[in-house]
Amino acid sequence: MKVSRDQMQANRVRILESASRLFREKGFEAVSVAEVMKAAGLTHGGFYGHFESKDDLIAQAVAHIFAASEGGGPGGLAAYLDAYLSPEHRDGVGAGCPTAALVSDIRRQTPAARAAMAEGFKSQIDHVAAALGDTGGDSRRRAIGTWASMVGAVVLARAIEDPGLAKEILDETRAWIDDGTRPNKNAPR
Amino acid sequence: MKVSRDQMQANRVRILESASRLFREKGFEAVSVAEVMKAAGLTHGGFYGHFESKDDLIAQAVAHIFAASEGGGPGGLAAYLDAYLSPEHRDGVGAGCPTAALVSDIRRQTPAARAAMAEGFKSQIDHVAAALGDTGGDSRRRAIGTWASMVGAVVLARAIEDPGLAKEILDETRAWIDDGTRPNKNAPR
DNA sequence: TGCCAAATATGATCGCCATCATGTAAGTGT
DNA sequence: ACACTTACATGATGGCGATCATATTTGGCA
Repeated sequence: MKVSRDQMQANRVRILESASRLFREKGFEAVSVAEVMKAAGLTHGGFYGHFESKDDLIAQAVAHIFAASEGGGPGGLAAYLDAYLSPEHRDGVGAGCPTAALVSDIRRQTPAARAAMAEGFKSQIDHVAAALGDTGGDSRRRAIGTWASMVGAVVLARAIEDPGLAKEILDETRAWIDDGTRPNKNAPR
Repeated sequence: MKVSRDQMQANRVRILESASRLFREKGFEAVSVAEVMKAAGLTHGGFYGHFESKDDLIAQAVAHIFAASEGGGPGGLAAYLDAYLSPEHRDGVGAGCPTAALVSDIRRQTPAARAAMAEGFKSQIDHVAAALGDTGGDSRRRAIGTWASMVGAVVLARAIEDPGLAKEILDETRAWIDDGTRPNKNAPR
Protein backbone atom coordinates (compact mmCIF):
# COMPACT_ATOMS: atom_id res chain seq x y z
CA MET A 1 0.00 0.00 0.00
CA LYS A 2 1.08 3.51 -0.72
CA VAL A 3 1.39 6.12 2.02
CA SER A 4 1.38 9.87 1.93
CA ARG A 5 4.48 11.82 1.06
CA ASP A 6 4.81 13.02 4.64
CA GLN A 7 4.33 9.53 5.95
CA MET A 8 7.05 8.33 3.63
CA GLN A 9 9.50 10.92 4.93
CA ALA A 10 8.59 9.95 8.46
CA ASN A 11 9.22 6.31 7.59
CA ARG A 12 12.60 7.19 6.17
CA VAL A 13 13.56 8.98 9.35
CA ARG A 14 12.34 6.05 11.45
CA ILE A 15 14.51 3.71 9.39
CA LEU A 16 17.53 5.94 9.92
CA GLU A 17 16.91 6.15 13.63
CA SER A 18 16.34 2.43 14.09
CA ALA A 19 19.48 1.82 12.09
CA SER A 20 21.59 4.23 14.05
CA ARG A 21 20.52 2.71 17.34
CA LEU A 22 21.01 -0.87 16.15
CA PHE A 23 24.35 -0.13 14.52
CA ARG A 24 25.65 1.37 17.74
CA GLU A 25 24.39 -1.56 19.78
CA LYS A 26 25.49 -4.43 17.56
CA GLY A 27 27.89 -3.08 14.94
CA PHE A 28 27.23 -2.63 11.23
CA GLU A 29 27.77 -6.20 10.14
CA ALA A 30 25.67 -7.83 12.81
CA VAL A 31 22.54 -5.88 11.90
CA SER A 32 20.49 -7.10 8.96
CA VAL A 33 18.42 -4.92 6.67
CA ALA A 34 15.32 -6.86 7.67
CA GLU A 35 16.05 -6.20 11.34
CA VAL A 36 16.32 -2.47 10.76
CA MET A 37 13.07 -2.40 8.82
CA LYS A 38 11.27 -4.41 11.45
CA ALA A 39 12.48 -2.05 14.17
CA ALA A 40 11.08 0.79 12.07
CA GLY A 41 7.74 -1.00 11.86
CA LEU A 42 8.05 -2.02 8.22
CA THR A 43 8.99 -5.10 6.22
CA HIS A 44 12.23 -5.66 4.38
CA GLY A 45 10.77 -5.18 0.92
CA GLY A 46 10.40 -1.44 0.98
CA PHE A 47 13.99 -0.88 1.95
CA TYR A 48 15.36 -0.33 -1.54
CA GLY A 49 12.82 2.35 -2.18
CA HIS A 50 14.59 4.44 0.44
CA PHE A 51 18.23 3.45 0.09
CA GLU A 52 20.42 2.14 -2.66
CA SER A 53 22.04 -0.53 -0.54
CA LYS A 54 22.96 -1.43 2.99
CA ASP A 55 26.21 0.47 2.53
CA ASP A 56 24.21 3.51 1.55
CA LEU A 57 22.12 3.15 4.70
CA ILE A 58 25.26 2.89 6.79
CA ALA A 59 26.70 6.08 5.34
CA GLN A 60 23.47 8.00 5.77
CA ALA A 61 22.89 6.63 9.25
CA VAL A 62 26.34 7.77 10.38
CA ALA A 63 25.71 11.25 9.03
CA HIS A 64 22.29 11.24 10.67
CA ILE A 65 23.61 10.28 14.08
CA PHE A 66 26.13 13.09 14.14
CA ALA A 67 23.63 15.59 12.80
CA ALA A 68 21.24 14.62 15.58
CA SER A 69 23.86 14.88 18.30
CA GLU A 70 25.06 18.36 17.32
CA GLY A 71 25.21 20.90 20.04
CA GLY A 72 25.18 18.67 23.08
CA GLY A 73 23.38 19.17 26.33
CA PRO A 74 23.48 22.04 28.77
CA GLY A 75 26.17 22.62 31.34
CA GLY A 76 29.87 23.26 31.05
CA LEU A 77 32.87 21.02 30.80
CA ALA A 78 32.37 19.30 34.13
CA ALA A 79 28.81 18.28 33.37
CA TYR A 80 29.82 17.11 29.92
CA LEU A 81 32.61 14.92 31.25
CA ASP A 82 30.47 13.60 34.08
CA ALA A 83 27.80 12.52 31.63
CA TYR A 84 30.24 11.05 29.14
CA LEU A 85 32.09 9.03 31.75
CA SER A 86 28.96 7.90 33.58
CA PRO A 87 27.68 4.34 34.01
CA GLU A 88 24.53 5.49 32.20
CA HIS A 89 26.54 6.33 29.11
CA ARG A 90 28.49 3.13 29.46
CA ASP A 91 25.25 1.15 29.43
CA GLY A 92 23.37 3.23 26.89
CA VAL A 93 25.35 2.33 23.81
CA GLY A 94 22.42 2.61 21.45
CA ALA A 95 21.71 6.21 22.35
CA GLY A 96 25.25 7.18 23.30
CA CYS A 97 28.22 8.75 21.60
CA PRO A 98 28.53 7.44 18.02
CA THR A 99 32.28 7.73 18.15
CA ALA A 100 32.66 5.48 21.15
CA ALA A 101 30.22 2.98 19.66
CA LEU A 102 31.51 2.85 16.10
CA VAL A 103 35.20 3.81 15.97
CA SER A 104 36.44 0.32 15.42
CA ASP A 105 33.75 -0.71 12.97
CA ILE A 106 34.11 2.29 10.72
CA ARG A 107 37.47 1.17 9.37
CA ARG A 108 35.81 -1.56 7.36
CA GLN A 109 33.13 0.61 5.77
CA THR A 110 32.82 2.45 2.49
CA PRO A 111 34.54 5.78 1.84
CA ALA A 112 31.20 7.57 2.13
CA ALA A 113 30.59 6.22 5.62
CA ARG A 114 34.15 6.95 6.68
CA ALA A 115 33.88 10.50 5.40
CA ALA A 116 30.72 11.07 7.42
CA MET A 117 32.46 9.71 10.49
CA ALA A 118 35.47 11.92 9.91
CA GLU A 119 33.23 14.98 9.91
CA GLY A 120 31.80 13.87 13.22
CA PHE A 121 35.28 13.43 14.65
CA LYS A 122 36.32 16.91 13.71
CA SER A 123 33.25 18.52 15.20
CA GLN A 124 33.73 16.50 18.39
CA ILE A 125 37.30 17.73 18.77
CA ASP A 126 36.09 21.27 18.29
CA HIS A 127 33.32 20.70 20.77
CA VAL A 128 35.74 19.47 23.40
CA ALA A 129 38.07 22.36 22.66
CA ALA A 130 35.22 24.82 23.12
CA ALA A 131 34.13 23.17 26.38
CA LEU A 132 37.69 23.36 27.69
CA GLY A 133 37.91 27.08 27.03
CA ASP A 134 40.82 28.65 25.29
CA THR A 135 43.41 29.26 27.92
CA GLY A 136 46.64 28.82 26.05
CA GLY A 137 48.52 27.80 22.96
CA ASP A 138 48.16 24.13 23.79
CA SER A 139 44.37 24.20 23.76
CA ARG A 140 44.19 21.81 20.83
CA ARG A 141 46.53 19.43 22.58
CA ARG A 142 44.34 19.43 25.65
CA ALA A 143 41.23 18.90 23.53
CA ILE A 144 42.70 15.94 21.69
CA GLY A 145 44.16 14.36 24.81
CA THR A 146 40.89 14.77 26.65
CA TRP A 147 38.90 13.39 23.77
CA ALA A 148 41.14 10.35 23.35
CA SER A 149 40.91 9.61 27.08
CA MET A 150 37.13 9.92 27.08
CA VAL A 151 36.64 7.65 24.12
CA GLY A 152 39.23 5.17 25.36
CA ALA A 153 37.72 4.96 28.81
CA VAL A 154 34.17 4.39 27.58
CA VAL A 155 35.21 1.81 25.02
CA LEU A 156 37.25 -0.04 27.63
CA ALA A 157 34.55 0.21 30.29
CA ARG A 158 32.08 -1.28 27.86
CA ALA A 159 34.39 -4.18 27.09
CA ILE A 160 34.75 -5.06 30.74
CA GLU A 161 32.18 -7.22 32.49
CA ASP A 162 33.21 -6.61 36.07
CA PRO A 163 31.14 -3.55 37.00
CA GLY A 164 33.61 -2.56 39.69
CA LEU A 165 36.55 -2.43 37.31
CA ALA A 166 34.48 -0.68 34.66
CA LYS A 167 33.43 1.97 37.16
CA GLU A 168 36.98 2.37 38.31
CA ILE A 169 38.15 3.04 34.78
CA LEU A 170 35.48 5.67 34.25
CA ASP A 171 36.14 7.37 37.58
CA GLU A 172 39.91 7.30 37.44
CA THR A 173 39.94 8.57 33.90
CA ARG A 174 37.57 11.33 34.97
CA ALA A 175 39.97 12.38 37.71
CA TRP A 176 42.98 12.00 35.44
CA ILE A 177 41.41 14.32 32.90
CA ASP A 178 40.77 16.85 35.64
CA ASP A 179 44.45 16.74 36.50
CA GLY A 180 45.51 17.07 32.90
CA THR A 181 43.18 19.90 32.02
CA ARG A 182 43.80 22.06 35.05
CA PRO A 183 45.18 25.18 33.31
CA ASN A 184 47.69 26.03 36.01
CA LYS A 185 48.74 22.47 36.58
CA ASN A 186 52.40 23.37 36.62
CA ALA A 187 52.00 26.21 39.10
CA PRO A 188 52.31 25.87 42.88
CA ARG A 189 49.07 25.36 44.73
CA MET B 1 46.40 -37.41 5.20
CA LYS B 2 47.62 -37.82 8.70
CA VAL B 3 50.60 -35.88 10.03
CA SER B 4 52.92 -36.45 12.95
CA ARG B 5 51.94 -35.43 16.44
CA ASP B 6 54.47 -32.61 16.39
CA GLN B 7 53.25 -31.46 13.03
CA MET B 8 49.72 -31.39 14.34
CA GLN B 9 50.69 -29.22 17.28
CA ALA B 10 52.54 -26.93 14.92
CA ASN B 11 49.43 -26.73 12.75
CA ARG B 12 47.33 -25.85 15.73
CA VAL B 13 49.67 -23.02 16.64
CA ARG B 14 49.67 -21.78 13.06
CA ILE B 15 45.89 -21.73 13.08
CA LEU B 16 45.88 -19.72 16.30
CA GLU B 17 48.39 -17.28 14.94
CA SER B 18 46.66 -16.81 11.62
CA ALA B 19 43.42 -16.33 13.50
CA SER B 20 44.81 -13.81 15.90
CA ARG B 21 46.27 -11.74 13.10
CA LEU B 22 43.12 -11.89 10.98
CA PHE B 23 40.82 -11.17 13.90
CA ARG B 24 42.79 -8.07 14.76
CA GLU B 25 42.80 -6.91 11.16
CA LYS B 26 39.18 -7.58 10.25
CA GLY B 27 37.25 -8.30 13.43
CA PHE B 28 35.84 -11.61 14.60
CA GLU B 29 32.72 -11.68 12.46
CA ALA B 30 34.35 -10.72 9.20
CA VAL B 31 36.82 -13.60 9.29
CA SER B 32 35.61 -17.00 8.15
CA VAL B 33 36.84 -20.31 9.43
CA ALA B 34 37.92 -21.22 5.91
CA GLU B 35 39.93 -18.02 5.66
CA VAL B 36 41.79 -18.77 8.86
CA MET B 37 42.58 -22.30 7.74
CA LYS B 38 43.77 -21.14 4.37
CA ALA B 39 46.05 -18.57 6.01
CA ALA B 40 47.45 -21.42 8.09
CA GLY B 41 48.08 -23.45 4.94
CA LEU B 42 45.26 -25.93 5.50
CA THR B 43 41.73 -26.50 4.24
CA HIS B 44 38.55 -25.84 6.17
CA GLY B 45 37.75 -29.47 6.86
CA GLY B 46 40.33 -30.13 9.51
CA PHE B 47 39.23 -27.23 11.62
CA TYR B 48 36.88 -29.13 13.88
CA GLY B 49 39.62 -31.54 14.77
CA HIS B 50 41.36 -28.67 16.52
CA PHE B 51 38.53 -26.57 17.88
CA GLU B 52 34.96 -27.17 18.94
CA SER B 53 33.58 -24.19 17.09
CA LYS B 54 34.45 -20.78 15.78
CA ASP B 55 33.57 -19.36 19.19
CA ASP B 56 36.03 -21.74 20.74
CA LEU B 57 38.71 -20.57 18.33
CA ILE B 58 37.94 -16.96 19.20
CA ALA B 59 38.32 -17.58 22.91
CA GLN B 60 41.56 -19.50 22.47
CA ALA B 61 42.93 -16.99 20.01
CA VAL B 62 42.34 -14.13 22.42
CA ALA B 63 44.11 -16.00 25.19
CA HIS B 64 46.92 -16.87 22.78
CA ILE B 65 47.45 -13.28 21.69
CA PHE B 66 47.82 -12.02 25.23
CA ALA B 67 50.04 -14.91 26.20
CA ALA B 68 52.30 -14.13 23.26
CA SER B 69 52.49 -10.43 24.05
CA GLU B 70 53.45 -10.89 27.70
CA GLY B 71 56.45 -9.00 28.84
CA GLY B 72 56.72 -6.39 26.16
CA GLY B 73 59.84 -5.05 24.54
CA PRO B 74 62.88 -3.47 26.07
CA GLY B 75 63.14 0.12 27.16
CA GLY B 76 61.31 2.13 29.77
CA LEU B 77 58.11 4.07 29.77
CA ALA B 78 59.15 6.55 27.11
CA ALA B 79 60.08 3.87 24.60
CA TYR B 80 56.89 1.97 25.35
CA LEU B 81 54.71 5.01 24.77
CA ASP B 82 56.64 6.03 21.68
CA ALA B 83 56.12 2.63 20.14
CA TYR B 84 52.47 2.39 21.15
CA LEU B 85 51.62 5.80 19.76
CA SER B 86 53.67 5.42 16.59
CA PRO B 87 52.41 5.39 12.99
CA GLU B 88 53.88 1.90 12.73
CA HIS B 89 51.60 0.64 15.47
CA ARG B 90 48.70 2.53 13.95
CA ASP B 91 49.26 0.72 10.66
CA GLY B 92 50.23 -2.65 12.05
CA VAL B 93 46.87 -3.70 13.40
CA GLY B 94 47.41 -7.38 12.77
CA ALA B 95 50.53 -7.56 14.87
CA GLY B 96 49.68 -4.75 17.27
CA CYS B 97 48.04 -4.42 20.65
CA PRO B 98 45.11 -6.83 20.94
CA THR B 99 43.25 -4.45 23.19
CA ALA B 100 43.28 -1.60 20.69
CA ALA B 101 42.29 -3.97 17.91
CA LEU B 102 39.52 -5.91 19.65
CA VAL B 103 37.98 -3.82 22.45
CA SER B 104 34.82 -3.04 20.59
CA ASP B 105 34.33 -6.48 19.10
CA ILE B 106 34.77 -8.37 22.34
CA ARG B 107 31.44 -7.17 23.73
CA ARG B 108 29.56 -9.42 21.35
CA GLN B 109 31.55 -12.58 22.05
CA THR B 110 31.08 -15.54 24.36
CA PRO B 111 31.83 -15.39 28.09
CA ALA B 112 34.97 -17.46 27.56
CA ALA B 113 36.39 -14.96 25.07
CA ARG B 114 35.42 -12.03 27.27
CA ALA B 115 37.08 -13.63 30.25
CA ALA B 116 40.32 -14.11 28.31
CA MET B 117 40.18 -10.49 27.24
CA ALA B 118 39.55 -9.33 30.81
CA GLU B 119 42.71 -11.11 31.93
CA GLY B 120 44.63 -9.29 29.24
CA PHE B 121 43.19 -5.97 30.35
CA LYS B 122 44.26 -6.49 33.92
CA SER B 123 47.79 -7.43 32.98
CA GLN B 124 48.03 -4.42 30.70
CA ILE B 125 46.99 -2.07 33.47
CA ASP B 126 49.61 -3.62 35.70
CA HIS B 127 52.17 -3.35 32.94
CA VAL B 128 51.50 0.34 32.49
CA ALA B 129 51.57 0.86 36.25
CA ALA B 130 54.96 -0.85 36.43
CA ALA B 131 56.32 1.19 33.54
CA LEU B 132 55.17 4.39 35.21
CA GLY B 133 56.99 3.57 38.42
CA ASP B 134 55.37 3.85 41.79
CA THR B 135 55.73 7.44 42.81
CA GLY B 136 52.64 8.06 44.84
CA GLY B 137 49.25 6.94 46.07
CA ASP B 138 47.63 7.80 42.77
CA SER B 139 49.78 5.40 40.76
CA ARG B 140 46.80 3.32 39.74
CA ARG B 141 44.96 6.41 38.61
CA ARG B 142 47.87 7.43 36.46
CA ALA B 143 48.13 3.93 35.02
CA ILE B 144 44.45 3.78 34.12
CA GLY B 145 44.37 7.28 32.70
CA THR B 146 47.46 6.63 30.63
CA TRP B 147 46.13 3.33 29.39
CA ALA B 148 42.74 4.77 28.40
CA SER B 149 44.46 7.59 26.53
CA MET B 150 46.77 5.22 24.70
CA VAL B 151 44.02 2.90 23.60
CA GLY B 152 41.71 5.75 22.71
CA ALA B 153 44.32 7.52 20.62
CA VAL B 154 45.27 4.43 18.64
CA VAL B 155 41.68 3.41 18.02
CA LEU B 156 40.82 6.92 16.86
CA ALA B 157 43.94 7.28 14.74
CA ARG B 158 43.06 4.04 13.00
CA ALA B 159 39.55 5.22 12.27
CA ILE B 160 40.79 8.38 10.61
CA GLU B 161 41.85 8.40 6.99
CA ASP B 162 43.61 11.72 6.88
CA PRO B 163 47.18 10.77 7.83
CA GLY B 164 47.89 14.27 9.08
CA LEU B 165 45.03 14.26 11.55
CA ALA B 166 45.82 10.72 12.62
CA LYS B 167 49.43 11.66 13.30
CA GLU B 168 48.33 14.73 15.19
CA ILE B 169 46.13 12.63 17.46
CA LEU B 170 48.98 10.24 18.21
CA ASP B 171 51.50 13.02 18.83
CA GLU B 172 49.27 15.27 20.87
CA THR B 173 48.10 12.39 23.01
CA ARG B 174 51.73 11.42 23.50
CA ALA B 175 52.52 14.90 24.77
CA TRP B 176 49.36 15.06 26.83
CA ILE B 177 50.29 11.83 28.58
CA ASP B 178 53.71 13.25 29.33
CA ASP B 179 52.06 16.21 30.98
CA GLY B 180 49.69 14.03 32.94
CA THR B 181 52.26 11.56 34.16
CA ARG B 182 54.88 14.01 35.25
CA PRO B 183 55.08 13.05 38.93
CA ASN B 184 55.65 16.57 40.22
CA LYS B 185 53.22 18.16 37.84
CA ASN B 186 51.74 20.33 40.53
CA ALA B 187 55.06 21.60 41.79
CA PRO B 188 56.80 24.73 40.55
CA ARG B 189 59.38 24.19 37.86
C1' DT C 1 56.20 -55.11 7.89
C1' DG C 2 51.22 -54.32 8.52
C1' DC C 3 46.97 -52.91 11.04
C1' DC C 4 44.54 -49.13 12.91
C1' DA C 5 43.54 -44.76 14.54
C1' DA C 6 43.70 -40.18 13.55
C1' DA C 7 44.60 -35.73 10.85
C1' DT C 8 43.27 -33.50 6.63
C1' DA C 9 40.97 -33.04 2.33
C1' DT C 10 36.80 -32.93 -0.32
C1' DG C 11 32.33 -32.36 -0.68
C1' DA C 12 27.59 -31.84 1.26
C1' DT C 13 23.88 -29.35 4.13
C1' DC C 14 21.33 -25.73 6.14
C1' DG C 15 20.33 -21.27 7.43
C1' DC C 16 20.95 -16.37 7.01
C1' DC C 17 21.12 -12.28 4.40
C1' DA C 18 21.44 -8.74 0.63
C1' DT C 19 19.07 -7.87 -3.22
C1' DC C 20 15.53 -8.33 -6.72
C1' DA C 21 10.61 -9.38 -8.82
C1' DT C 22 6.11 -8.88 -8.57
C1' DG C 23 1.66 -7.92 -6.46
C1' DT C 24 -1.48 -4.58 -4.21
C1' DA C 25 -3.68 -0.77 -2.55
C1' DA C 26 -3.86 3.88 -1.49
C1' DG C 27 -2.23 8.73 -2.43
C1' DT C 28 -2.24 12.38 -6.13
C1' DG C 29 -3.37 15.36 -9.80
C1' DT C 30 -6.83 16.28 -13.15
C1' DA D 1 -14.47 10.39 -9.33
C1' DC D 2 -10.56 8.25 -12.38
C1' DA D 3 -6.45 6.81 -14.01
C1' DC D 4 -1.91 6.43 -12.79
C1' DT D 5 1.78 6.47 -9.99
C1' DT D 6 4.24 4.73 -6.17
C1' DA D 7 5.30 3.01 -1.38
C1' DC D 8 5.19 -0.95 0.74
C1' DA D 9 4.27 -6.16 1.31
C1' DT D 10 5.19 -10.88 0.00
C1' DG D 11 7.83 -14.00 -1.98
C1' DA D 12 11.95 -15.44 -4.80
C1' DT D 13 17.13 -15.97 -5.79
C1' DG D 14 21.97 -16.57 -5.14
C1' DG D 15 25.92 -16.55 -2.48
C1' DC D 16 28.42 -17.15 1.65
C1' DG D 17 29.69 -19.33 5.83
C1' DA D 18 29.45 -22.61 9.97
C1' DT D 19 29.19 -27.19 10.64
C1' DC D 20 28.97 -32.05 9.45
C1' DA D 21 29.87 -36.58 6.55
C1' DT D 22 32.81 -39.22 4.24
C1' DA D 23 37.15 -40.38 1.88
C1' DT D 24 42.10 -40.66 1.96
C1' DT D 25 46.52 -41.08 3.51
C1' DT D 26 50.01 -41.82 6.74
C1' DG D 27 52.17 -41.87 11.50
C1' DG D 28 52.29 -44.90 15.58
C1' DC D 29 52.55 -49.15 17.50
C1' DA D 30 52.66 -54.36 17.64
